[in-house]
Amino acid sequence: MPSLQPVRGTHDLLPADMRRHRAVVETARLIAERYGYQEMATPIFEFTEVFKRTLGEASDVVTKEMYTFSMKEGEQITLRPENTASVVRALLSGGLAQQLPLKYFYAGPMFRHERPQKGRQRQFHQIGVELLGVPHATGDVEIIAAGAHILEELGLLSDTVLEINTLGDPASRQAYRVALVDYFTAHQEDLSEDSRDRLTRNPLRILDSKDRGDRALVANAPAFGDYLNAESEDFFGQVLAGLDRLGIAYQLNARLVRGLDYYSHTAFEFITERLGAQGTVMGGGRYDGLVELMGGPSTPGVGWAAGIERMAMLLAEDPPGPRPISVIPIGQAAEETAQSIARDLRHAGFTVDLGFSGNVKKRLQRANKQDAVAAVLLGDDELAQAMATVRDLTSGDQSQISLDALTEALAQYR
RNA sequence: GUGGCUGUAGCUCAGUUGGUUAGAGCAUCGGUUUGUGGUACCGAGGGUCGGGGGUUCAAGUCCCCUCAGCCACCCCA
Repeated sequence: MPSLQPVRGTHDLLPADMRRHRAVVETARLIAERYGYQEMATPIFEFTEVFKRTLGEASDVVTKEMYTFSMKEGEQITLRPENTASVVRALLSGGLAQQLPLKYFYAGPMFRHERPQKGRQRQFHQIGVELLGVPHATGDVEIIAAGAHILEELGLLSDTVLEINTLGDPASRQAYRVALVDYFTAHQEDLSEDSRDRLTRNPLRILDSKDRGDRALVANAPAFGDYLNAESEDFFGQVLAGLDRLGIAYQLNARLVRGLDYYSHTAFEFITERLGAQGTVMGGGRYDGLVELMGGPSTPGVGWAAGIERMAMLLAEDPPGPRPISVIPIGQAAEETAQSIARDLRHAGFTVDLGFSGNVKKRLQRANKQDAVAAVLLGDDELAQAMATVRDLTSGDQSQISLDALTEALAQYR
């Protein structure tokens, strides 16, 4: 038994953290539903193949970040490092490709074995949306609009910048990739060690390098624009026009690429400067080849995922917890009455705190700590007349209320 | 995975050039005469000084290892 520390990179969500977490998920769900994205969930583990195939054998996520286990039966299963592959697998498992287009929202834990930092944990949580079966730029625009709307509703839109780029269709991308590899291979000696490695695994990533030497090389590297075919360029133009029409601000970033293999065309990220190196709050793009890659019919897709912890950290205020009404019995006889009154109030829709022990003072102190709105005091004097003393804990005013009229009298505290 | 910084009560921190029973504020608990909270006053409990090893007559203070957090790289949400 190592210790009582939580496993590295994992965190408990105690009530205060949980409220932030929930605020993010609940507003996201609400807004997503307004756009017609319905919540669904997939298992948190899948056959390893599901991720290997889709994320790319050479991707960092697959090569060094997955939690993979061998089962007795000889199966390899992996804790999901992201959710898009699972959603597509669910689409195929369920024969849902017949009902396109499909619009999904999800929220849940993901697992990646990385070195933890602020905003980067080994178990973290994402929300995300996926739009399947829509080849038009309108789909990309809707997805981004929904994302922006969620950030706006959370009060975070002004903290972020939307960066956008196109990775082109597979033909354009392949042609560009070849040109890039040629160029960087010719300058291999000047590349950073990391980038030399990227040259074979994911050459586009070199564009994104922070190494100064690399940046100098990148400045003179072939530009993607020269390799984009007319269709790809036109498609990107439509996406941007759509964003303009909706008044969604963006910045073009030609160096924005994605680490996962399945992306094509639109790639975007909502980035903040408030989280240090982990600045990506929401990221996504188009993945037209993914369904086919998994053995399904050729089906276009667009989506994004966003880090719940990252958004929760950006939230300006602590979401308030529920403010209960404290029911406080005085004396043994009142104890039993208190229980049934608490039951009635709870059934009537009130949040009720009924302490388990202590004298009046104790219980009032507890009520105060719970941030209770009011206290209902039940003692022999009151019960003899079928009354209760209701004390407003903000003002300190109290009055005698007949038990029959209790729910009405408390209505203001609901 | 690489490099760096940090680690003292639940929390935020102070601990002099290594030297007796390790301190403060907040929080917690108890009390200020018992059917009334939030303010005030009084008092109490609580620390394997992240863990392990070493140097020394003596280590929270020095050295090594290890764990964790943080920062940057990397990666990504």
